[in-house]
Amino acid sequence: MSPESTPLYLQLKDRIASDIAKGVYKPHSRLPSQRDFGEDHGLSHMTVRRAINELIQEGTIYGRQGSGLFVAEPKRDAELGPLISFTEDMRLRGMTALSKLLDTRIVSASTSLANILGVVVGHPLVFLRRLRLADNEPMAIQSTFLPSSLVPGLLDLRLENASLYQVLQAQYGLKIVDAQTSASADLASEEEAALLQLPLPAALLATEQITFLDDGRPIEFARSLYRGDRYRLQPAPRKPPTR
Amino acid sequence: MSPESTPLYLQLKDRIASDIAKGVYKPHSRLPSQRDFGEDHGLSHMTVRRAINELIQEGTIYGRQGSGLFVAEPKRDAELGPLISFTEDMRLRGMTALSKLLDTRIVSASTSLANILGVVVGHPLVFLRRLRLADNEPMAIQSTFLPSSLVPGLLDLRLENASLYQVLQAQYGLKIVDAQTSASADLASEEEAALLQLPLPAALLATEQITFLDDGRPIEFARSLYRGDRYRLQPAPRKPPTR
DNA sequence: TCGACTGAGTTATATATACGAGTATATCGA
DNA sequence: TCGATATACTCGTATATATAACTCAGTCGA
Repeated sequence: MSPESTPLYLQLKDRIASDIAKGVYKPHSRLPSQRDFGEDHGLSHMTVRRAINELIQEGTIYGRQGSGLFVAEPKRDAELGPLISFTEDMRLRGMTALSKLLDTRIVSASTSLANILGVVVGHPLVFLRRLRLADNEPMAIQSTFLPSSLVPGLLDLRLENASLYQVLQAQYGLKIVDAQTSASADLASEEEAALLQLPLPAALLATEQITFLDDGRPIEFARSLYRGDRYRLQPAPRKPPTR
Repeated sequence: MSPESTPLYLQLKDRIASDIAKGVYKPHSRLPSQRDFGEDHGLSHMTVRRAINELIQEGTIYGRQGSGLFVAEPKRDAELGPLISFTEDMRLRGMTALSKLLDTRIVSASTSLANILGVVVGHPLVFLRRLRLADNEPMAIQSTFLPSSLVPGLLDLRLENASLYQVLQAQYGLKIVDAQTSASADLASEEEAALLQLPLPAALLATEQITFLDDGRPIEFARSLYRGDRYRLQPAPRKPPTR
């Protein structure tokens, strides 16, 4: 599940979450007590608490003081949020993602791109254009812009089939935590239809996404053209206004 | 700020959050160390850590191991969420919404609609098909299904230009609080293109929305076909997982 | 019979402490 | 001058422990 290096509390959290997903613990049934979890896995109470706490915050389980911990009603729809990478998105849909690099260049930021990415006009941007495949079928054409100052030497790396976000994390220590997505519809051009193996005329779902780092800075602007017949955008449900 | 009874870590969290909001700590500037926070407020390191942790998870601050804690860039952009009605949506975009009723009927629930709306198969549903205008230009075709048991006599009311949600609220006391939206792209049929005054071929943004009441029951399923050239769907940014 | 009480078990909060890992700065030696 | 090294400080994780607040079941006594 999780590599050896990941913190214990995350390993435990993943384990409990997957047990719930697998149905080992059923909705509204009681979980073992925090102490029991600790003894079973050789962990201290507080470490268990931390795993429990995150699961509670995510709404997977709920606790009633004095009584116990219980499995929450499953979310009616898996979270298929806007901040998920294509690779991750496809994985959740049960498909395997591949990429084909169509073009890679350094370009200079236009006024609107500079504004979106928080750099000065003319600032060099890494530009990637990729054909995205799901189960070896063309699914989308994605154009991505990143401030090259944040990802020096990105174009020298192997980007064919790696998740870009994993590269950003592993190579540059950049943590992606949020994104904004918007969508519209367009007719495919001849070139686009050919790449996506669609007969003309064809409708494409055009999305634009701005991705943010943990410090709130924008790291990426991506424009994607999905096959309208095969892809359905499913943003995460709006959270109830808490507090 | 917080009552005396609230946990210390929440009091501290609120306090730091409001200091950041008030500008005491500016974006990307360093915060006092966790130990200092503890000494200042007479709290232990771990208690401080818990407050910090929640702020990090919410994206308010970010931490760099070995270096310190920093204020994150403030979130941009107001919520333009999926649960907004067409009328409200257009108002926020600075346009005025009008409707033209194309069809109103009582239909009986198919298997999939029954499933979505939480009624038995064959249950009567109110069906509305409306042409939606923004500033007197056609913008979308919207087909809506509601369980007629929840809205008896709805078809006798004037629905031409009122917001459906306002009617539900005012006439039936139904409070809409949430919605799930998904989107794809389609080619317009001849009839659709004619209604939307588009030349063929034309791309449409097709959305499906399930709307929920405050008690969690689904109240409406709506399928909308927006003009791809004039409408951009802008879901709300993903919320941090708040308790 | 029924209500009050007791006690075991549970979550939730808080502290003190230790250590690993990363960062930044100052120091020292060549 | 410049590079390696030491060092002090930081976050992040993990443990052991204590206590408050709450739930629940069973017991006891009127």
